[in-house]
Amino acid sequence: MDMDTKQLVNALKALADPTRLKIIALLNTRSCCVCELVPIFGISQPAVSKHLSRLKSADLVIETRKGQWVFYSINQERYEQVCHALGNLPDYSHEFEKLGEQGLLVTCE
Amino acid sequence: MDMDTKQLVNALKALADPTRLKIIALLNTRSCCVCELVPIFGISQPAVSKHLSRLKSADLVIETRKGQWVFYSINQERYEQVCHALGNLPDYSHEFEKLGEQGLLVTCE
DNA sequence: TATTGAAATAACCATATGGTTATAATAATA
DNA sequence: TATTATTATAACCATATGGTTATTTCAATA
Repeated sequence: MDMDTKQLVNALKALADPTRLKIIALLNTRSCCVCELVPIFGISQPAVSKHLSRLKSADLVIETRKGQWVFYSINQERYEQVCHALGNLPDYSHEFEKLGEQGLLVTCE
Repeated sequence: MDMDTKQLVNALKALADPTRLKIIALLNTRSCCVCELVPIFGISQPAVSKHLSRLKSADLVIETRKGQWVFYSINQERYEQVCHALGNLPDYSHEFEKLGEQGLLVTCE
């Protein structure tokens, strides 16, 4: 499934935090579970869980239960969609046409 | 100048908002001034100014005064740096080595 | 079955965010 | 110079965010 702007904004919000961005970078090396991330960041376990839940709700990570642990891995396809969408924003030139019709375009010089 | 993680997070925070992301998309078509953006978004002029100031402090737009207007254009180079940095996050594998030394790695199965 | 360990959820708090209206600053013009 | 148009800043407010501690849920095991 492709991304609309709302989903892109949601993904960017999920990535726009130093802890979550580093989690994504860590998952690029290998999957890991909550109790591994806790000592890396030095914040509480619930804080780490909340960050992961935020990433998960943006579809950027996938969770897999293995015994008593929950392993998180990066959703590579989704991540690439975000990068691609960011580099290929929608065309809004019709907004300028609308402005022109309303005589609201500022033409300088 | 290249981007460090802090700057990347700052840029992502600036982009992680529907209004600001659309401003960037609009500036991809052409530069525009505050008074053109106001009717497009239907929010107050100070709100638009604040969004632009946020984008400017993340170095994503450039402002140029022309007479009574201030034109904003996209900082294409910076924007591309953001896309590139997002697609090439730093390697944190040393964090896992550290975990290993502390006996905190979870090796499952 | 009772206990232990890992992760999620709830309740809370301080700060950040995105909007508003009012006002100030800046530049062009009558 | 006084006025007008554009933009920025200030002060404020409701909501979101990122952390905390306490508690619950879930799976493995003694």
